Amino acid sequence: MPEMRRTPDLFRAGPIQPGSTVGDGQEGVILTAESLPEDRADRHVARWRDHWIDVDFDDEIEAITVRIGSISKFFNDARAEAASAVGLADFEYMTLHELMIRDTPGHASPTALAKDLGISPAGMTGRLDSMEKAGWVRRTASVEDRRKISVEATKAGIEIWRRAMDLRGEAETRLLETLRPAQRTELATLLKQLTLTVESD
Amino acid sequence: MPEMRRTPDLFRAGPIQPGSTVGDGQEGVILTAESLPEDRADRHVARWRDHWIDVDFDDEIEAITVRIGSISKFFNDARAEAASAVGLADFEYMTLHELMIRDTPGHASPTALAKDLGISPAGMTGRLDSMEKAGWVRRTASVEDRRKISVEATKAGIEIWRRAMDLRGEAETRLLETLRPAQRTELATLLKQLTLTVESD
DNA sequence: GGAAGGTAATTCGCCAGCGAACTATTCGTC
DNA sequence: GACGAATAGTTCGCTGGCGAATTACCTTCC
Repeated sequence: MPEMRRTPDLFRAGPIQPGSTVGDGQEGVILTAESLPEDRADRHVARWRDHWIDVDFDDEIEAITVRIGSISKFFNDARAEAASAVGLADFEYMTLHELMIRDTPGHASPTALAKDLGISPAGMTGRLDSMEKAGWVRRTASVEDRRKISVEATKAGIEIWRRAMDLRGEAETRLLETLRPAQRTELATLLKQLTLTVESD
Repeated sequence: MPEMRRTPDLFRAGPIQPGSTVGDGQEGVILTAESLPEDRADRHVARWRDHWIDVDFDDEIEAITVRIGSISKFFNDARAEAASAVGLADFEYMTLHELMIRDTPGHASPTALAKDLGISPAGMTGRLDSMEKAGWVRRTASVEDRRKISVEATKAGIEIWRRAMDLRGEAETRLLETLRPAQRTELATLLKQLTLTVESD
């Protein structure tokens, strides 16, 4: 059973060349998926349709999840590559990043850090051990509560983080600039609706 | 320097309640991000603006990357939870999944599997060892080329994969149904433009 | 003021995955 | 037809992270 397609021709705006910045065309043009070449998600769904016709699922939803995964992987890889380019392991960059973007930049407790990074306390101890040895971070004991410890980014840690962050930002910008400004805004809004749902629990 | 906001009131369509399906309202309504409550990405960007004003970056691009990460994490967690609910480790589900969704469902070489899963050959050997022991998968030697091995999903493996897949699909559908159909289509198209760029290399 | 319970961080044993080295087989070429 | 290169898979040593148990400290309450 071939999928029904929705009125593609009427709104067709000519294929966007991915990789080239389309810039400042007329804003708000509705572009249908059908006017673009196939991507991996399309091929995945088509293959799926061939072999698992009995599975009840929505092609578009499946395609969206696959694409979110691809894009997320791109960002993750870009981040890891940026880190490695300046001589940082990915987990070191992540830790420094989490340390720097909080309300009290450069200072945090191991527990809070672990929670925000989504790792276990044990894992955090391990990270701090190696990062302290590498000189990116420093542990100082609290005086008023001797159970507590404060993690601080060193000067060297902050510097190297900044360099990695710049590289990472470039890669992200490069990808997202393939969308026109109005499209980026539209995308940001749609994604926000989803994150609001994800975060409401 | 407070950020300039773009004409929010004119297009405001009333706040969407995340979690409730909005269904079949008039299609094509442009919804600005400003009419929605703050999400984590908004707070992240605001905090950033406070502390790192000298860093040159685009608020919207940063918010998009953060949101893609959140949504991807939601999908990953849902997948791992679905797997664990039927008694499968996440990596076992992933391996079975990759095995089943290919052109030759249920059959593949370890090398091809490793490549598509993005893990090393060594890691693949480890996965197959434990999955073969668990009975989800079987290794059979090729006769015409004695270096090659064929990995096959067992009947039990296919069944348990199907059960996990159904659970996983439910979670994905539940999230994406918070968008109206037209919005889903719009989102799919925007994401596709990005994946096409990601995949073009 | 002392026992009971909670909190912060660490240690310990384990596991999945990596990169590099290795084994076995097939291909390519002179 | 034999030797060097390529290919498929495995073994090995190591590492980041996990869950559970542990240590040390603080708080509460009788």
